[in-house]
Amino acid sequence: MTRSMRRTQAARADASANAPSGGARGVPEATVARLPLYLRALTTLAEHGVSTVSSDQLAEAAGVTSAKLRKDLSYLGSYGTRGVGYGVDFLRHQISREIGLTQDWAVALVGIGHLGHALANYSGFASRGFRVAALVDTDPAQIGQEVAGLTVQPADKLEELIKRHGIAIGVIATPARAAQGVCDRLVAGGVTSILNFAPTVLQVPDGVDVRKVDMSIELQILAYHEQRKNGAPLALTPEQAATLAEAVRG
Amino acid sequence: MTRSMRRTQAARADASANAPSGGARGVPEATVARLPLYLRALTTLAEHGVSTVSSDQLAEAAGVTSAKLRKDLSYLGSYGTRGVGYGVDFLRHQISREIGLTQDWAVALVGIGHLGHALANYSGFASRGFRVAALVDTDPAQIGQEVAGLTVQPADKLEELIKRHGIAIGVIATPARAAQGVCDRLVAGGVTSILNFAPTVLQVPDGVDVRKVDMSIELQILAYHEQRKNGAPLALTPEQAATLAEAVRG
DNA sequence: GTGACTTTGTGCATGCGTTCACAAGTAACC
DNA sequence: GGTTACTTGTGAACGCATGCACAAAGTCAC
Repeated sequence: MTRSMRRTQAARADASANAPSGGARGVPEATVARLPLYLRALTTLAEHGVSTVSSDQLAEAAGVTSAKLRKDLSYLGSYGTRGVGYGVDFLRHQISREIGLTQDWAVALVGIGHLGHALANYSGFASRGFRVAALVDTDPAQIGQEVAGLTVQPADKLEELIKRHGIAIGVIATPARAAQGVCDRLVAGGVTSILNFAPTVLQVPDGVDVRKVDMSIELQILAYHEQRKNGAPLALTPEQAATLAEAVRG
Repeated sequence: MTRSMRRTQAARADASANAPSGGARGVPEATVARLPLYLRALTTLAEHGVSTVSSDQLAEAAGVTSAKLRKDLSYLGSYGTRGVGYGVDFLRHQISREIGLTQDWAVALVGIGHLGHALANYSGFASRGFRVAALVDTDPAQIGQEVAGLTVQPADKLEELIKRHGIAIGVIATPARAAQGVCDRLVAGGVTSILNFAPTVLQVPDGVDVRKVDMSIELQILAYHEQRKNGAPLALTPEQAATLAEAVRG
């Protein structure tokens, strides 16, 4: 059978799109965000000696519906066998390649506080092809310290470290007030992908991707739903009533 | 086989299904996820002495478009003044109330490893109404230790701690293999919102919200885009070509 | 080879989220 | 009062993501 034409419409016609970091790509962004989930589920299955898996089984392991899983995988190609399922090792390799995990990614970690320490020692990075190649901090007390087998470097060495190690991804784990400065330095050094743990919005030029991880925001989202599950959703406390009255009055 | 009651992690909050008193107050999930962002921007503005802000200014500070911001805020009510903008303090209070930050949330933190330490010492929780009320671990070496002013408790005290402190939110910072067990215990104790840092999919009954924070997944998403920015997007390695040929032939 | 059975891949419909564009409302000034 | 300038709030259009349902394509037994 011939490889059916994928809609090539969005292949290269994205020039006019002003999406700074949006992926005007064949694979939808929502799908990209789930591929790592599938990959993890497949790895677990492989470790248990499973060699073939159906979309139902894999979907359950990854916590999605089977229809969604099949549609997601269909964007990568026809890697399954009808009537049988997907080959675990084969599919794992295809997804790894699609994400870009067949190569090694050198990462710079800036901000060696509590969180920085935790990240530097996190084994989940190395096992997926991410190698922390540089630890950087501005605090003189931290510089020179040995953390997770690396020596903490001063911030003014950032550009040099980025070039020396071929670092394309930077991780910011500094306090919020330092984040933008660090970000600027990373970008100046040539980093085009940033993972930001600091609770602040980063300004970056076009072509640089930023993803953020903010535990405080996640907790607040949970609190919103929690509030509506438990308490009296529409009851007003005296304080709220006063506020409302004030607002109406102007 | 029938569909089991299993439900995998997916924040769901359909208010319209059984709204008790005809609320029609459904705030879209995407909007809820941005409210904390607005809140943070407003707090920063307030600290700088700003008392009034336009949707354009606030949107820039929060990193969204002004149209999106206005639509988001319109779900909460008409809290702005046409021709003028929004009152910073007033809007701040309204959003806080909507999210549920006017009350204090007691949180249980399970897993006191590197990450657990970092979370226990994170000041961003306390400043937003989240109070870490219990630290729990299974490691005998950790139990009894003093961390961030609290004593680490054994896991079998979890239910008691939840009830004593009125804990509704649990944070899981254990290794992946321990996460589901901890999750089950939290749910059994009455927790209905869980923030999961462990790289695994949690199974929870209906009515329990799970949100996950997975740094490895975020890095992989960055890697995907990075791969397409830099390298040759369409070049095939010999290995890939062989795979493709096999697929076409097969 | 044939038929029964299994599972993928996908066209279509639906719903959610974002963007656009402008009417409605407010302030300031003459 | 009337006019001008400004900003919110929102209806409508659009695009992306999800769920459904089934034809296509494979395996297996005989």
